[in-house]
Order: sequence, then structure tokens, then C-alpha cells
Amino acid sequence: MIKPRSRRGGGRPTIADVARKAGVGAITVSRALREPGRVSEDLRRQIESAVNELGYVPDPNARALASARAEVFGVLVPSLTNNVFAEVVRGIYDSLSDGPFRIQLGNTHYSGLEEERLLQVFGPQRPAALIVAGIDQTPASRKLLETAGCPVVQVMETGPDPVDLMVGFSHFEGGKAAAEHLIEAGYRRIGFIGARMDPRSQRRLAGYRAAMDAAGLFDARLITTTPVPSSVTLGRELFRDALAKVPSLDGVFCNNDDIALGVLFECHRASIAVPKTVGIVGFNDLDMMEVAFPSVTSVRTYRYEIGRRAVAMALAAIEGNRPEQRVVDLGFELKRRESTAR
Amino acid sequence: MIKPRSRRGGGRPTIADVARKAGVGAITVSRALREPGRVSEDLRRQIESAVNELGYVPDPNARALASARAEVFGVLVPSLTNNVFAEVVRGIYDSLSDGPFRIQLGNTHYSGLEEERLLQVFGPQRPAALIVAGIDQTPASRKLLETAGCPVVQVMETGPDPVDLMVGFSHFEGGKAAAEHLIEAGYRRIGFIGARMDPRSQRRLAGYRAAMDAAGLFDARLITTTPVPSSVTLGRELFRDALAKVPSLDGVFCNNDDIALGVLFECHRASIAVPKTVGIVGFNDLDMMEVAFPSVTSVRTYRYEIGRRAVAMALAAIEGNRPEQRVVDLGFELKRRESTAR
DNA sequence: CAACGTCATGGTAGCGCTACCAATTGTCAG
DNA sequence: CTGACAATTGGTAGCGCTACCATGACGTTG
Repeated sequence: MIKPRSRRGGGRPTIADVARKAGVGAITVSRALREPGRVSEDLRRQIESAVNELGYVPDPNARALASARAEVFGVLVPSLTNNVFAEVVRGIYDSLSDGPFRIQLGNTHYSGLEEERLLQVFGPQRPAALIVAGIDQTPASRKLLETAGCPVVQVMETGPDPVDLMVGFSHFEGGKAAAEHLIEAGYRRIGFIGARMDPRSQRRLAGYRAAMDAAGLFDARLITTTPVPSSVTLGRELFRDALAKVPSLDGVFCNNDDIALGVLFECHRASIAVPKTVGIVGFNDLDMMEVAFPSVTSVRTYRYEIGRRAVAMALAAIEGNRPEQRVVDLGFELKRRESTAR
Repeated sequence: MIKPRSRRGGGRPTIADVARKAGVGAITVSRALREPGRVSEDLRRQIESAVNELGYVPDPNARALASARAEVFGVLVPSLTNNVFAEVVRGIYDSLSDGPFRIQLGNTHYSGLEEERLLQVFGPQRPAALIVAGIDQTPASRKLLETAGCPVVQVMETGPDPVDLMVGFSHFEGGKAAAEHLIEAGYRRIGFIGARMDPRSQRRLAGYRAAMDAAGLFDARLITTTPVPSSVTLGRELFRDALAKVPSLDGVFCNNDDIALGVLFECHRASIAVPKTVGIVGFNDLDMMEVAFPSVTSVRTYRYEIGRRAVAMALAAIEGNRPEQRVVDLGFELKRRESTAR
């Protein structure tokens, strides 16, 4: 007499409808969908056609509740507009697009507290895996990651103490290679120009400093940084500041390519010859660096590949076979171009 | 005798634990969390302290199942690395970061079929709202959107026939304004250079054509396009092609700023004077266009604002007060700069 | 002062699915 | 031929939460 059907649910078919239509138990339908190998050929076919006829799609919320595990990858990056992280995210999406996993992306705005907050939001969903940028989590975030009960991949950097898995490269070595290249090319008064100065930029700066120290060229006045978010405009302004401070500046290592581009444009505008008067090195090697005039030397990083690898490692861990290598260093490559070809 | 506690769940406290501790019914806890106004001051305080002591966080999956509504915004964009969409997405994130809503972002790769697939994945989650880029959904996608049972906002464009809500601007008018500006500035052999050529680019092209026709300047050979994804590199190559085809070319309207930048760099490389010999206009007005040398005229679009407005409209609709204006045109602004200052 | 709201609270019954534990059948070694 | 065991299928009992309805304690009103 009662009609419980479609009382609350929008009337979409449920697993029970499929089971009834196929003349089997609900649990068998559930199995046929998740582990087809454990259901006989016959039933599987019957169930499949019932699913198609009804247009049945499993409810991910019910599934997550019953199995205490959501088919969701939680991803935390510090910025969505920074091309570098956008590429990592693209790699993650491309690797996950044909599987059952959904992606929940969080923007930490380079803030440890915001990262913590987002982890608190992500945790209760019981995600299948977490991917977070960087290795500088707050102690609270670190604890949340350790107790998340799922694989965790830290990306973009390598470090000595992974929470679980890790894919990236050494920003220190990248910065060092950039500075060494400028030194070898014959530049002497080599500045460091950096915006935002997040932990990764700090490590690039440390690499720069190590190279400069080793060559006996270090001078604190050569360093120009700001916590302000990076932009091409800012690159121009910081370069002006740097030149005002050290008129003899003959080279700059920029903490990223946006800054480098700003420097390049300012050189054009001020008729400063590149690479003759000033040499420029960027970081990340965005597409445009090769096309710029003059083309700009930059440290190539494998952002897209980092995203892909992070997913591959997480998926392996989910399936029970954890990668033998917990920390993967994808390295970088210094791309020598016209901007330092003196 | 049985110990059902923590049999499957990871032992996290549930609403029942809070209710027991606070000496109230579970439903009252639920209400205190969702509609504090409907619970007396006393109980609310008791419940709050129980929540804090236990560290209770509601399970979003259970909540979604019971209420047939997930606190999720589904967002579909054609690209994650294209700065334009990244900014829209950033606007969405910033507007949603302090509310209860999570965001699920899908990448359609400029493919209608992929968009359809993603909508099929998003639908069963019963999202609170959907935000999709563009107005050119396939008929199937359109039906999915119409029957989604939640507010839908189409962003980045305006058009005559919204599924539900819409916020964007007219790409046709933007393209027309760009071409008209070049014509007014005295350029005559004005090319159109475009990569990817998604529907929005097509409409910019149509606007260009309208302006050129009106001035009696249209010539099919002036148009150089490719379906290949846009990049600065490609801008250089397409410009070379265009010049080879029409050596008398004296201006270009580029379908986006990446292409414009490629053209600018190629002009430098080939010693083509800008704006004297060739005028350049871009589209979107990325940060760097103002800093470039010479600075590049571009059509400013309000991507971030579009994201924010889309969320505001969706939230209003969720709360029951649908915006009086279903279609919001945020317009654009032609930024005149050195690259067309002849 | 009876009838009728209104407010605050709680009990019950699911939401749609899967973990867990049978039950049934067929297969095969001993 | 029998017991053991694997393969297949199903029933039951939740997962943690909220919709719905009920209850009792207060005003409020004619």
C-alpha cells in the first residue's frame, strides 16, 4: 500500500531495480559492476543489459558511504593560475580521466593554514589518494596526511623525509645549475630576482648562493626579492630595482619565467643588450622562452610528467603494490639559449 | 554483546556519539549544525562543546546520501592550462572557499563528447550547481544540463538561449571592436590569426569579418587559422605563414594573447617594425601585454569576475532567489597600446 | 477555557550501496 | 562414495546522516 519508491531520490533507478529486472540479487549486481570476474558469464550479460535498459548509474555517495572509501583523488596546489601547477594538474587529470576516479582540487594560495583547512575538508570524504604540492607542510597538516589512511604523494620537490610517496626534483640543484651556467658564460655580477619566494623559490635561491659562493662572486646586494605574487610586470619592476641597487649588474637568474620575461622586456625598453650587456636565465622553461627574442635560457622542469607519475604511483599503491622507489627525482635540464650566449 | 562500533568506519566519531555526549537526540545535533536558529540556545552550546571535544566532522558522503544533495559545485572547462579558464576557475574557487561547498573540476579538452561524459559522471552526484564553459553544448549535454535538477551557469559567453543562467560577454563584438580599432588606426591589410578555433574564436573571427566587410577591406586570404592548440610558438609560425601568403600584411588581430606574443617576437626577430610596419592586437589582455615591448593592444576580458559572478548567481538560485537577470553581459574593453599606435 | 497554532525536540525509517556471512552447487582427491 | 573445497549467489545488517512525522509544552485567540 505504501509507495516508498522515489520518495526522496529523484526517481533514478537503483541497484535494486536492476537486480529485479535481471532476476538476481542486488549484491550480485554490485559485484558484476565492480568485480566482473567473480560473476558468471550468463548473469553478467543479463545484468549488463538490465543496466543499459534502465540507464542505471551507481550513486557515488551511497557507494562511498557503504564502502567507507570514495573514488576521489584529493589534489592540493598553491595556485591555479600559475602555469607550472596548472601543468601538474593537467598531468593528473589526463592520467585519471579514463578511470573511475573523480578529482577534487584545492587551492591553498601558498598558505600552510589554508592547506590545513583543506585537508580537514578532504579527510572526512575518505579519498582514495591525496596529492599535495611541496614538502613544507605544517606539523598539523603532516599529521593529517599521515593519518589519512590513503596513499599520499608530495609533488614538485624531492626531500629527505616523505610522508609517503614523492615525485619532483631538486630546486636547490636547479638554482645552482642556473647560476653556474651564468658564471661559466662569463657573467660576474649576477643577480637573483625573485617574487613570491615560496619555499621552492627559497631553495633555488640557496642553490644560486651556493654557486656564487663557490665562485667567490656572492654579494648580498645582488639579491632582489619580494613576497608579492609573481608576474611579468613585477619582473620588470624588480629588475629596475636591482639595476638601481647594482648598476654593474651583468646577469640575472630569475626565480621563474614570468619574471625573466619582464626582465627581457625591460631590457628592450631600456635598450640594454641581451646577452651582451646582461644575461638572463629563467626557471621552468615555459613554451614561450624558446620563441622569445632573444630566446631565453631556462631550467626545464617536467611538470606534466610529475602529475602523471604522481597518479601512477598513487594508483599502484591503491592496488596494493607500492612502488619500490618511494621518492622519484625527475630532474631538470638547463636549456641554453640566446639570452646567455655571450 | 556485539560491538558494531568501528566495524567498518575508521572509528571517527559519528553524530550519534555527539548526541550521546550532549544528552540529546541525533536529529537535534544534525539541526544544530545545519540550522542553528531552530535549536535552543542551551542545547546548541552543549552540542557545540560535544562536537569540539570529540572532534566531530560530519561525513559528507552520508550527508549527501541522506539528503539527496551533495554540497559540490561541478565545474567544466575546456582547458586547465589556458590562463583564461584558469582565471575563471580561480574566481570560482575564491568565491566558494569560505562556504561549505566543495568543487569538482572537469577538463573537457574542448571536446563536446568529453563534456557529455563528464556531465554523466557529475550528474549522479547530485551537485548543488553546475558551471560550464560556453554555449555550444551537444544536444545530449544540453538535455543533461536541463534535467540536472540544480542551477546551471554557462560562462565566458552570452547567447540568446541560456539553459538556465549565463554570464560572459560577446566574442563577436570583441572581435569586431579589435578589427575596427586597427582600421581606424589606418591599417588596411589586416590579417586574422587564430589557433584552436573553438566556437568562441569562431565568433571573434566573425566579428573581425563583419568589421572588415563594413570597411570594404575583407579578403579571405587574410585569414590564417589552424585547429592546433594555441601557443606562443604557434603564433610565430602562423604569422610567418600569413606573411608568406600576403606580403603586404600591415596588421594582425590575433585570436588570443599567446598568438599575439608569438607574432611580436617574430617581428623582433625579423626586424619588422611594430607598430609602424605591422600593427598587433591580441585578445584577453593577459598581464604581460602591458609590459611587452612594445606594449600590445588587446581586448580586456573579465575572466576572474565571470567566475565570481557565476558563483554568486548559482548561490542565489540555490537559496531560492533566482537572479532577475538570467543573462549577465560583463562586456570587454579594448586596451589601446603601443603595438597599434601608428 | 477549549481549540488552535507555534516552538523545540525526538523517534523512526529510510537514502543506495557494500561488508560480512551464509547457502547452494559442482568438482575432485582419497 | 564421502568429505573437503572452490565457485557462485544471496540475505542481512549496517554505513552516517536527514526527511518526515509525532509529541509535548507553551502561548494566543475568540
